[in-house]
Amino acid sequence: MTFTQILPLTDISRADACSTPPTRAATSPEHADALAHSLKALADPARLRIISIVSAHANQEACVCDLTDQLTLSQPTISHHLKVLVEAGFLSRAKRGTWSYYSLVPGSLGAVARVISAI
Amino acid sequence: MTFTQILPLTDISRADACSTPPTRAATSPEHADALAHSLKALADPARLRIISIVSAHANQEACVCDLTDQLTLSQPTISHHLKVLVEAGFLSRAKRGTWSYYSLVPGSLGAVARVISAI
DNA sequence: GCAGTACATCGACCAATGTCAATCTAAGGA
DNA sequence: TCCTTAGATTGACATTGGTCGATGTACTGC
Repeated sequence: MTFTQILPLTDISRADACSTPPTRAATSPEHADALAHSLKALADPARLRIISIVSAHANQEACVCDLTDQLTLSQPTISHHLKVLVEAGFLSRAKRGTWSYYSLVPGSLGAVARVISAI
Repeated sequence: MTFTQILPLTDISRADACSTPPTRAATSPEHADALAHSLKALADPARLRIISIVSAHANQEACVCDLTDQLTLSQPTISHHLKVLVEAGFLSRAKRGTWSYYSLVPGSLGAVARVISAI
């Protein structure tokens, strides 16, 4: 048995008597910033529905008309949300002829889910 | 082999030729609203760090002084973030004497992670 | 009761964000 | 070449949200 197990010196040295000691290090500010950036992209009802509609389609790919059909939002607004999701790495865009197709980036949602569980 | 597998009638009946058929139903607007509300509470660097600090402590409980020590934010701002996290169901508050202790609600992060994966 | 401490609430300010109308760009078809 | 259609971009607006100083509240110790 070591000395620190008998006398918890780290507690005594603390100025705040209310505190319990941490069992591990907390997340770094940089890590928190990065995760918050990803979560901000997801934290909107319209964008969640867009992701849901896209991933519900065959090949997890949908064109913009599928979204304007189902969402009661203007076309520029939907285009704006799509841009946010592409820049955050959740969707990718493919233009074929006149139409733009958006697909779910494989593993992107799972990655965020895993990070949340590990906070 | 059924008839619809040979002739995808749902496609022919659609007005939009660009569209591929959905393989399942998309998330309901209500569901998207609820998930967005939870994600908004998480989508802030300060709040992610608060959750991390709390869950890094013994018993996944920390007092406010632990947070004011590590975050370069004013006490009212930290109090505001704590309120957001409590109302979103990620933290719970216990007042003992002069001090307020915040604990992680067990399973709350895992629940959100699971819902994200299932969008 | 009084002073001090810990934390919550209030009010105000500024930045970020969701939304739409108007416009622009690019691709197809006649 | 011109017109139509799909979708992106721009600009403006209203709302939300993060932050802090000032103040309020509740508990402790003297």
